[in-house]
Amino acid sequence: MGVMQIPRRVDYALRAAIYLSHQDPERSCSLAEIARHQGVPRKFLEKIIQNLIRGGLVKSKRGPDGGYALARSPGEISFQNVIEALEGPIAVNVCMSQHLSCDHLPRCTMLGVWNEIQRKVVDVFARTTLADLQRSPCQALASSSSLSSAA
Amino acid sequence: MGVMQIPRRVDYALRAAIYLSHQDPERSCSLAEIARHQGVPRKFLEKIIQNLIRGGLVKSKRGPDGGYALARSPGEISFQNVIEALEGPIAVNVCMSQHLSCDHLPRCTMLGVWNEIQRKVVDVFARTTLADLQRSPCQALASSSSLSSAA
DNA sequence: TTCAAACCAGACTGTTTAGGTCTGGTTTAA
DNA sequence: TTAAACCAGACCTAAACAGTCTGGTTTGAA
Ligand code: SF4
Ligand code: SF4
Repeated sequence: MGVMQIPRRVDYALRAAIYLSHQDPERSCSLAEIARHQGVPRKFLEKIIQNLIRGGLVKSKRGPDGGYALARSPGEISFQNVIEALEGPIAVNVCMSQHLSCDHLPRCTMLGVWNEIQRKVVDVFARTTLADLQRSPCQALASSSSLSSAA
Repeated sequence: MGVMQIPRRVDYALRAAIYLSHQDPERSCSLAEIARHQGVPRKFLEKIIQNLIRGGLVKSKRGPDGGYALARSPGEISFQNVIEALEGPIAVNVCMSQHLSCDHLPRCTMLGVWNEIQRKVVDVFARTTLADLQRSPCQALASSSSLSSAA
């Protein structure tokens, strides 16, 4: 259940990034601290954060009292940055990727639809930064009208 | 590669539905015919079409010269109808589903973002019907600017 | 210098999903 | 009666998902 659903690891990565965006950027937050506050399995989160480090979004400090901090300001880190650090480029269908392709593509009539979805999704992820979430601990609950009803 | 990517079976289902939308609704198209024209594995497509039938989107005729046809007019069949016939309700994250939930939800600050994605995605799928694809065999190729760049 | 607290790297595991295929029906027009 | 078609569900292989485990390396402090 849940087509086109974001993997848990991305959700976890975003939770971690959001947590760090609330902390003093000079301070290093330990893995245990982040995992505890955000309710994410500790070792799993550790692996996920490595991706954020390789993506240049998070910097780490080793040794006692070490930990993690954002590598740049929250306003400079978008959802897209976080997602692509883990998953690589977003492609809502195989034909929306440079790498993959589709032999049915030449005569395909629904390319425009996927293109529209792709554009809208990437646009939101690119536009939204960690700084945009600083406020409002629980917003947008009323718009459940957008939830699609069962088949 | 390809986060939030639509499964092949959905793409196949849409191809089949689109093919049927181009045919005389009185005529039954055999599985072999659809599979051949749309380049979809025959037996796999058969299983997929059963979902469309159960979803009330396609009707079948058995026996020799049997086959499939749309159960209603192309303008009355949306992408959402097809997708949900196969996959059930669309939910871009676990918290966007009635069934699933998330214990982190109460203090979550990114609900609004997922809600926006959910709304936009479902809106396109709900708005787009098979009738909207009757024309333009190859549109929207120029808008590759929406393709997200690598991590 | 030694220790331990932290991060780092990658192998490993169990479960589910994806993408099909295969077997054996049932229906029905000729 | 036959065979062309659909129908139902078991089956299969590979990959993805969600984690865990083991064993490092770094580094501040006692
Ligand atoms: S059939 Fe069309 S929409 Fe589907 S993957 Fe191929 S090109 Fe893209
Ligand atoms: S953490 Fe927030 S966004 Fe992620 S699943 Fe839970 S409620 Fe949804």
